[in-house]
Amino acid sequence: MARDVLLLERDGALHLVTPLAAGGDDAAPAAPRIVARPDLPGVVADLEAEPEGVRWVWDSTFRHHPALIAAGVRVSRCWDLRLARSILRGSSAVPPEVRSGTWPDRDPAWDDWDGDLGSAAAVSPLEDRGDTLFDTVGAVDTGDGARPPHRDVVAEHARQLRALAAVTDPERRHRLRLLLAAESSGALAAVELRHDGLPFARAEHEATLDRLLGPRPRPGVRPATLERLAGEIRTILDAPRLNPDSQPHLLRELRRNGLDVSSTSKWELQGSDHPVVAVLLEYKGLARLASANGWHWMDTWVRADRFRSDYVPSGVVTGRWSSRGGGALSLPKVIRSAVVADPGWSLVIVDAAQLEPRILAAMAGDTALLAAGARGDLYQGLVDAGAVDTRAHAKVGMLGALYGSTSGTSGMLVPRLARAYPRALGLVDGAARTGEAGGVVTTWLGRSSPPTSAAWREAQGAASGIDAGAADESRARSRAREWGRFTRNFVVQGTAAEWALSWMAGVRQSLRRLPTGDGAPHLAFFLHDELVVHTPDTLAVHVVDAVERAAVQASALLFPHLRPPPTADGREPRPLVPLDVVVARTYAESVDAGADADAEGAADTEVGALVDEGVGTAVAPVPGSATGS
DNA sequence: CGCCCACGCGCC
DNA sequence: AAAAGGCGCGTGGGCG
Repeated sequence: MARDVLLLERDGALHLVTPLAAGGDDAAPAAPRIVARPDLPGVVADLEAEPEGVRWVWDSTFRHHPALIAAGVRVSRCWDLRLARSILRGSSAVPPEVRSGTWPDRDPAWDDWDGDLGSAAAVSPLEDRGDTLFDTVGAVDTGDGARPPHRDVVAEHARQLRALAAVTDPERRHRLRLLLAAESSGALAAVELRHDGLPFARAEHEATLDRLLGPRPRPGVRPATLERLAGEIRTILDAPRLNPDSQPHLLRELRRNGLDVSSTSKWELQGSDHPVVAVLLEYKGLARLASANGWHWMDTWVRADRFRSDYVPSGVVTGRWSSRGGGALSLPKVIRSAVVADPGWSLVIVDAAQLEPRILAAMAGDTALLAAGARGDLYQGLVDAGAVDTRAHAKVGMLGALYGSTSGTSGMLVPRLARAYPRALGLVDGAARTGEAGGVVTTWLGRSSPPTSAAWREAQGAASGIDAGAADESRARSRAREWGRFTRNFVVQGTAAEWALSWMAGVRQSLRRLPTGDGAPHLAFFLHDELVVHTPDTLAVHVVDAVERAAVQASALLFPHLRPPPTADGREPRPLVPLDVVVARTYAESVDAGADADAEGAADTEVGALVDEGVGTAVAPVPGSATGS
């Protein structure tokens, strides 16, 4: 068991503190070891090399780990007090009186300051100069001159140990510890992802832009293709001065031309067969590419053939990550052909197939739904079980169940699923009812949903008042259902995020143990339920093995009571979460080549058809590695 | 001029 | 097939 070592800054000096008795009521520290700043990486490396290892307890991974990485040291594990505090303070697993007693008020230093997240945009120029970030340890320059506030690391560590100890149910306490470990490991990975970046070939991207948009225009000028399409739109609509980028103007002209639309959104336009629709959709697709991922984007976010962004653990209330800078988590499929491994290196692209319904099945202990997923394609499993008639219906119906759909095809299918899988649907319905009533729901490992806002409660109060009108009631009901859909999804999305974090933590640890003779494999991208590892070709097979083992391990950590369902013919049981694994040169090769191409096919026709030629440089997948549909 | 919002659309 | 959950971000257009 690794021992805790607290890293903190006092009077401008770095102190390493080893608590005497972890969990004691006063974790009175032994005499601190004072470390000169330049010596820190060496000291950390020495402690990391201890047989049992250490767990670094610090106020924020984003404040300390970048400098260590720059100095060539990556810690194995940590306890990120800022992230852990946020979870513990809100978790219904911790008795409410303990939470309010331990953290009675928001503390701006801990609860509001996220300035030490830093900026990917600030990382690259430093690297280009050959500098390190080391001098900024403990005083990260956020670019706007803001300095990190003082945080009492020793006191906060003790508070969190006490809060954990107050969780009387050993199972819930265990899960909460898992969550804090996964969250902290995620923070280490997030900093490493920013530092290492995603391999990105400028030349390849430039070729894509040139092909789809024309040559790079001067700033402020429309690319040639867009200018041509804008001209066609103006001609068709007989609106010579129309700016198709102006939504109000465009809407006026569409209506003047007889299109019965109330917005300019894609799905509404598709309902019309007016000749302008095809041209307009092509324009919108390409305009989006130009503004979101065009030349300016590349100049800003791609340096030295690496795309770098900030990843923000728990940036989403459910526990998912968000990103800042470059739109990292919405990297469009159109440009993934520019994500290219270095020479002699490969990308291992891994997708956790149909993660959310599988997680729901596991949480609910719904053996029928588990069995439906156990043969590979869960959606096909629903068809084979007779629950629904087609795979497409299985998919939209299941998404409807997770999101709270009540109307349309999706909404119609939900009752069928409820009959076939009462336990799974019962779990999300229960979460929805709790939310509608203003209650708090909690993920499998213990992350709780936020309380309702004052405005929400006010709306409910107004509807139950003696003088409540019909409008009050309908507004309150609408807000209540809205919050119910949020809490319904929260438990599944949040638990899926916990599984994914645990998975990534396992992958990260495995990668650290691989030989580095040809270079060290590293995480390159993490997208909710998808991982990309950049690895020397020689290690690709081992990386594939690592991601698959880590997936099995994550399932065993979260759901130790679930044994994979045995197969009738006695072969190896399928894992709870099968992976789609591809070893490739470019990220484009992962674009759902077949069965699971999402149902939104119609939306992709315009730009999608144009980029097909960018796909097709596939390296053969490792035999036996693809386990999904 | 900067700030904030709605819109629309990319990703899961 | 389609008005359902979570995000980031660029744009235009309104405001002070």
